[in-house]
Amino acid sequence: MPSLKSPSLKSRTEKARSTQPEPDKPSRKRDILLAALDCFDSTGVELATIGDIQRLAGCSVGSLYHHFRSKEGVAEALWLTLIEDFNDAMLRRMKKAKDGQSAVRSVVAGYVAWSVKNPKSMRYLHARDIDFSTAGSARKKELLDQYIQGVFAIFAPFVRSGELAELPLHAYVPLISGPIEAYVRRWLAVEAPSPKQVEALFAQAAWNAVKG
Amino acid sequence: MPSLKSPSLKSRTEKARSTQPEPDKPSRKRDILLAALDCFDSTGVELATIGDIQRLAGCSVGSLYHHFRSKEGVAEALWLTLIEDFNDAMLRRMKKAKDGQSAVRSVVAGYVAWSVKNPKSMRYLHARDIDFSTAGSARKKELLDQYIQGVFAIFAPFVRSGELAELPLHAYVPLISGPIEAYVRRWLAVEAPSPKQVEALFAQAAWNAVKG
DNA sequence: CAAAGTTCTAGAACGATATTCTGGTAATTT
DNA sequence: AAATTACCAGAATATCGTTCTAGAACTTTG
Repeated sequence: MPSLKSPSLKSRTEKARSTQPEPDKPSRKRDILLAALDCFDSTGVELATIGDIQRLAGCSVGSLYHHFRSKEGVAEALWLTLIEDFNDAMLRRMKKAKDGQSAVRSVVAGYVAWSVKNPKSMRYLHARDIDFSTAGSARKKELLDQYIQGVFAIFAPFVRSGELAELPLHAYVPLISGPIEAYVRRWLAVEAPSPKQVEALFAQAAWNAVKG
Repeated sequence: MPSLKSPSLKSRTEKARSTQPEPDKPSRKRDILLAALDCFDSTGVELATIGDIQRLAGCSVGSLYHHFRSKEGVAEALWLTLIEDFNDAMLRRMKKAKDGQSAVRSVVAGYVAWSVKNPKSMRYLHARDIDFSTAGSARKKELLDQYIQGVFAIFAPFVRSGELAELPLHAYVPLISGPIEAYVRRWLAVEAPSPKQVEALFAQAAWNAVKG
C-alpha cells in the first residue's frame, strides 16, 4: 500500500530483505512522482516535459531515467500509486460499516471526501491516455480486480443476510459509485456545484440500486 | 451534426455560400480524422506520430497541417466530432419515448448500443488528456450543456406530471447513465462480460434512481 | 475563356525534447 | 577494504512536431 504522502514505495528487490519495510524516508523517486503530478495536472501528460518534471523534482535527467524507464513510465507509476492509495482509503472506510446500508453509503461519502481532499490526484486518476506497458496494464487489472474482490468481501455477509441484493459480481461497483464518479468527473473538468451538495442524494440512489 | 460515417464536416467558410451544405464527398479532412482515430486508439494520442496518421490517411504532412493546427488540433476535432455524433444518436433515441420510464431506459439502451457498435470511438471519448484549446474547451462545454438541456427538455414533461422526481439539474445525467458508463469504460479497458448482459439490470436501476 | 485568387498538397528544413551514453559518487555487501 | 551495486549528473543523439517554400488544382471574376 504505497502512498505519496505517508510513503513507502520501497524499491522492489524481489528477494524480500529481512529489513523492516522502509517506513518512509524522503526518496528521490517520490519527489519525482510528486513533481510529475503537478506537471501533468497543469499541462497534461503530453505537454509536460521531462525537463519540467526534473527541474521541479530537483534532480537530473539521469536520475529520473534511473528510476523510471520513460516519461510514460512515470505517468504509469503515478497512476498505479494513486489508485492504490485510493482503493486503500475506500476499503478502510467501508470496513468500518456495521451494516449493508452504511457500507454502501460510505462508498459515496468516501469517494466525495477523497476527491475533495485530493482533486489533482482524482483528476489524474480520471485522465486516460496513459500508455500502460503490458506489465503496467496487468498491474492495473490486478488492482482493479483486487478492489472489486475487496468490496465484495465486505458486502458478501450482507448479501447472504438478504440486506443486499444478489447481483453479478461486476455490477456492484458501477451501480454504487458510477453516478458519483460521473458527477465528480464533471465537477473536476468544468466548474459545477460541489459534490457535497448531491452526496446525500447519490448515497440514497446507491442504496436503492443494491438493496435486497 | 457532423459524422464520420455519413459525413458532413463542411469546410466552415464563414460567409455561408448559397450552395447546398455539401452533403458528403469523401474529404481529405475526414480521411485524416478516421486515420487519427485508429492511430490514437491503438497507441494513444501521445505515442501516435504525425507520420503514422499522415501515412494511414494517405496524405502529406503539409496537407494535414493545412486542415488542422496541430496534432492536438486533430485530437480535439476528433473528440468533438464524436461527442456530437453520440449526443445526436442519444437524443434521437430518447425523443421516441412516449413516457418517462421508457425515456430513461432508452438512455441505458442507447449507451450500450452505441458503445458496442463503435467501441473505438467510445474508448476515445472516454480518453481524457486531450489538451483542448480555449476554443475547443468552450465548444466542449457548450456541447455538454446542450446535451444536458436536451435531456432535460425531454424529461421536463414527465417531471411535471410527477412520473419523474424533481432533482437538481446536474443530477439526472450521472444518476441515469453513470453506472452503465462506468461499466462500459471498464469493459472497454480490460476484458469483462459484455454490457448487453447487464443492460436490463442497469436500466431498472436508472429508473429507480429518478422515478417520482 | 483567361487571369487572378484561393484552397489544397507536397516534402525538405528546423527546433524542441525524449532518450541514450559515458562516467562518476555514494551506499552495501562480502 | 575491496567489490559490487545503487544512484546521479550532464553531454550527445535521435525522434518527431511544426514551419517554410513552392507548386498544383480548383474557383471566381473580368
